[in-house]
Amino acid sequence: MKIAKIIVDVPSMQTDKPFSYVVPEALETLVAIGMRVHVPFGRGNRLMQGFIVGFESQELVENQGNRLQDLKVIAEVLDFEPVLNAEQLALADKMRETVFAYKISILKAMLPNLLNSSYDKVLTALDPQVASDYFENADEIHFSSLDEVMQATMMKLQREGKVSVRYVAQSKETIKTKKVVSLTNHAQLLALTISARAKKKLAMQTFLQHEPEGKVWDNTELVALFSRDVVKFFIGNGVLTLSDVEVSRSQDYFENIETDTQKTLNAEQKAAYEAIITSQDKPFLLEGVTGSGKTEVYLQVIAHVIDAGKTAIMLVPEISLTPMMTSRFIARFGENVAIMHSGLSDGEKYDEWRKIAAGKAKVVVGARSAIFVPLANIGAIIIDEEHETSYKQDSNPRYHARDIALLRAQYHGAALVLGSATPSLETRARAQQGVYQLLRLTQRANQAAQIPEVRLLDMRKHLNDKSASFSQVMLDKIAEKVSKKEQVVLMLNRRGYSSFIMCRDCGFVPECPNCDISLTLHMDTKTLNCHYCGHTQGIPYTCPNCQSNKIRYYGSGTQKVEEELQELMPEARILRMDVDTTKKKGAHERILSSFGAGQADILLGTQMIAKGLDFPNVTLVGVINADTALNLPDFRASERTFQLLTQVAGRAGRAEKSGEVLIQTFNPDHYAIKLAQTHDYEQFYQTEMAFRRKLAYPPYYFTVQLVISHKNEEITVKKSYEILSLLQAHLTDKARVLGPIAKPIARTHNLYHYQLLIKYRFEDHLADALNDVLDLTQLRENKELRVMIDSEPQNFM
DNA sequence: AGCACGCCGACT
DNA sequence: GTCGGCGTGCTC
Repeated sequence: MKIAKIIVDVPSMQTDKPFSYVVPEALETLVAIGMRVHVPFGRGNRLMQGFIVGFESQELVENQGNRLQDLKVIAEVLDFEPVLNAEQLALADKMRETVFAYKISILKAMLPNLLNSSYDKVLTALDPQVASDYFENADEIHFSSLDEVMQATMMKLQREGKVSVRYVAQSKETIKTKKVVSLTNHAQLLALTISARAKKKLAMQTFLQHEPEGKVWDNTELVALFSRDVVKFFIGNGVLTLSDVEVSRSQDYFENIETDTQKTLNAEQKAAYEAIITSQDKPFLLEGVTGSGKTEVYLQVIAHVIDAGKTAIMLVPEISLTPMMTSRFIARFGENVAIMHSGLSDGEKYDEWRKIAAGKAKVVVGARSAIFVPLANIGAIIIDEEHETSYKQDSNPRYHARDIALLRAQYHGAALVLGSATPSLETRARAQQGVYQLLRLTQRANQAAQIPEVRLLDMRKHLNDKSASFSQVMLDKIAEKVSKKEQVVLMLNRRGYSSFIMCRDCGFVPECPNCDISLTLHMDTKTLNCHYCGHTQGIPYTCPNCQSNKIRYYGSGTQKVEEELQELMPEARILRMDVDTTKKKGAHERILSSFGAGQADILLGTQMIAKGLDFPNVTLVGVINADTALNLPDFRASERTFQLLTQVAGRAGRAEKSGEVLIQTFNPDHYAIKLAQTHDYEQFYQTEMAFRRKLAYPPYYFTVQLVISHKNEEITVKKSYEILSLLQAHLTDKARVLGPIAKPIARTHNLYHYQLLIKYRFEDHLADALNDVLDLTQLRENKELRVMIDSEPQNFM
């Protein structure tokens, strides 16, 4: 008897371990580690998806106190080939040491969504009365298709024994196919006698006679040429054979892309390239100013890796993963490229994944989760814009792609390259210590392109200008550029600063009923939306508080600024790009290509325009509000501001025309803004490191954040202190715990949130402490309590 | 997560 | 006396 160890799809503390199941005899030689199965689980034997993570001997099972006859049998093996390989399973084990998440969540994160089964219950009527009342003509009803009231009714009927329930688990993957016909019997074709009246058939016979045996057509193509019946006739006579052929759902991005050849590297690029390809297992930090040609270095490193018969992973931040960006890789590597990003449908992602798993892709370009792709024989892993916080997943499992990359690079002996113009302090500090090898690109690759001049506009002096959002200098400059037929990019850093409505008489601001946050005004849909829980309501005409009709709109969201700018410059053509205008698939690309084609003068957008845009005609970049990120309660606020401003400044003057950058700020003396003005990363690094050291923040200290949530504020506070003392019992006095304090947004989704922040350098018992916290949350009295543990948090909002 | 077992209150 | 409320513990 073969016994498999299986991790089941129940994310809870008590089930976070392998369960033993008997492998059906017929499948004994076919099952393998890493395959998905369906197994009966729990008293109800509901079917669950699980992953085989190992096999066990009978003696071992019995030693664990299980009787063999009590073991259940695997209901279904879902795969012919394992979906997780040995490396991925080992990686999951390693991840569990640092990422506080259940094994099953980690395993599921490594696979495309379609490979995770969906569950349902199928109901059958046992009572004729029930059958006619509820089932109409159907033999079975799917539980999930019913509304809540009917679901309750069915549960009651089930208890009364009038309805039976069967659990089903279903793997969702589908392989897209198309029908093709192939010419398989030429002799038969010639032998056919066709009536002279059947013109279409005769025509097709003649057509086929001139085609070689074995030729393949799309079924639809032939049907269009002749007709369905005629094609069917030849299939029926054995001349043609109809078959299904697998098609990839994402082939179209290979079309219309011209191939591209390597560019010559300058001396700095060359040196970096040489260092990377002769890698001695130390990771690299490639620190290069915007426009210094980091991407060309990446491309050539990847080309080198492919020539050596290996593969590569290229990670870029989600918002940079535009067709414009991916086409550079496709242009260089053609069909060797697979793209993985969230814009793809589940089916498309699955197809890309299979292409990779089958070894048909040599280069994977993707966002965070692409770090898990089942590439074999990896020669290089490159993380561009390494400082981007989107590399850290902000829901379970809270992994950082950089950490995973480190593990995978180690496993494969691959070169790891972290690239950025403004590296995160953590990474830069490691380079300083010699943990990473620092490679610098200090010159723009395009010699003609000058580093743009940056001017700061002190908004304190412009408060009386006629516009709320723009200083006169900025307006004049924009007008000048527009009249010269040059283009302008304006960035509105909207974070934590959206438009809202307020009553002029009593100061009332509508807030979300579930969250402690004012609602954001959306003029396009004429609604007030909560950006945290998604609550939507209409815009009141009179104040709900004092019935005054003096409701006014405040703040400067992109919509508001667009309207204002349009009013001030009626002749300018403005394109707006933010989450609202780019929601639809391909919208992002459409906006950019229309701007690139000169169909607009001004591109107004949020942070997403700071990344990688490269338009030669853009000669002015304006930042409308540089300070909003600066005032956030986050120790990385300065770092974020500096990175963002440096990046957006790099958008100007990419070609022959020289560029200008104007930054509007209320804090012109702040070091993050002043040093962004002079493009002085090195000075910023030194200054910021001094602060971090003084305040004991990363990279000098490690951090773990705990967020405690409960619907009752008092309980939240009480439990937070309980957890605090639990932690202190394990931690040395060298560790510092901040809090509990209310989160900046104290209530969302009807829950109060308090946070604790542990700062430490060496704590042997940290894991024990956190496990104790988890145990605490498992107590029944804490059922309603939610505790989130985040190692090295990136966001404190 | 979801289900059964089991121990207490409101009814036939 | 029973039906059913949900608190507690377990799932190979």
